[in-house]
Amino acid sequence: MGDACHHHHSDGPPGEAEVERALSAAGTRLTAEGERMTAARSRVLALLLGAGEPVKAYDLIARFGEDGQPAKPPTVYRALEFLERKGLAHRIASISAYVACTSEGRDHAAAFLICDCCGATQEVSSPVAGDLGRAAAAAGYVIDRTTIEAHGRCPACRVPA
Amino acid sequence: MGDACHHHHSDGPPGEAEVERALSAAGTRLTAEGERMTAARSRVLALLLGAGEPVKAYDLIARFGEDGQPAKPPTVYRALEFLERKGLAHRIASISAYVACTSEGRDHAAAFLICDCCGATQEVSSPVAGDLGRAAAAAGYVIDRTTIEAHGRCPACRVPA
DNA sequence: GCGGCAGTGTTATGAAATAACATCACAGGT
DNA sequence: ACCTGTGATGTTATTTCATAACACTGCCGC
Repeated sequence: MGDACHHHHSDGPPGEAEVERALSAAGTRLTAEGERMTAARSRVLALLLGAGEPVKAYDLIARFGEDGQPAKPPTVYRALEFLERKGLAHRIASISAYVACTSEGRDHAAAFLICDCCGATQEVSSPVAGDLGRAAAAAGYVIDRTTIEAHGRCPACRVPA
Repeated sequence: MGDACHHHHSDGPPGEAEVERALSAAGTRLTAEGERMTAARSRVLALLLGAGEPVKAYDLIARFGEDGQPAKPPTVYRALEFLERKGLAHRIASISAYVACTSEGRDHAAAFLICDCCGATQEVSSPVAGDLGRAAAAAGYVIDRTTIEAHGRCPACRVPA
């Protein structure tokens, strides 16, 4: 993704410095929580942060080795599972892809606006407390987690190329 | 699914008569729209209606033949794509499964409450016009379609077995 | 120092979805 | 009736996504 259309986008992927900063912040937080930021986890998170948009699991697998060597699938899937559990990444179910979490708050339940044209994806604060929460309450359901994804076109892709 | 827990549920799957009724209503509507309710489409919809809960694609494939013969994957996937396009079925992305649509209104954009314990799934009217819509508007996105799924426990499964 | 547990490496397989192309059925025009 | 185009299906194969299972490793606390 990222080359799926010819529209102009102002926000490129984050620079390497930003990635490093986010990475070390994550490491600090995890350590404080008694978790270990291992090499595989760090690498996968770095790839997600560097992409700045959803990445397919097998793309992560392919890019895993700094030397070009791919990882074995479980290596990456295990890292993804951990990162997701810790709120550092999210799975976008509707496209089977993964993104780094961009919400500072730990409100765990995220929602996404996904541009089907250029792949740009924006994480927005989850509306769980709103309509969906009310619907769940009315039905007597207790909600553990949500998948909320809206597909469409971002501002840049609304205008013809 | 359906046997994943031991909680009691009042609402079993719909009886055969109900399935037949829904099936013929769907056929009537499709014909009126100039679409064809073919054997494969009808069979897949019948399976979905009969299940009353999300069904995996390969379960549909396995159960496809009345005589026990499985279908070839494209047969079922094509039927599913058609049914979804016509608003007669939905894909639940978070669990890669499919359900018959239970909303009479053709409001296309649905949301789901899914019990992780027993698999019961309830379709509720989509909150697209609400919080998510506002978030999208604020970000300048135009929304085409949404995936809104809440996982948790249904009323029956909240009480210990 | 050793027992347990969390993390990894590795092999293999399972599950979900689609590509590509041949064939068939049917409505519409002439 | 006949052709013809389009939509649907049959069929084979492949791609993509994800996990099972089990051996090994390294660390932390006792």
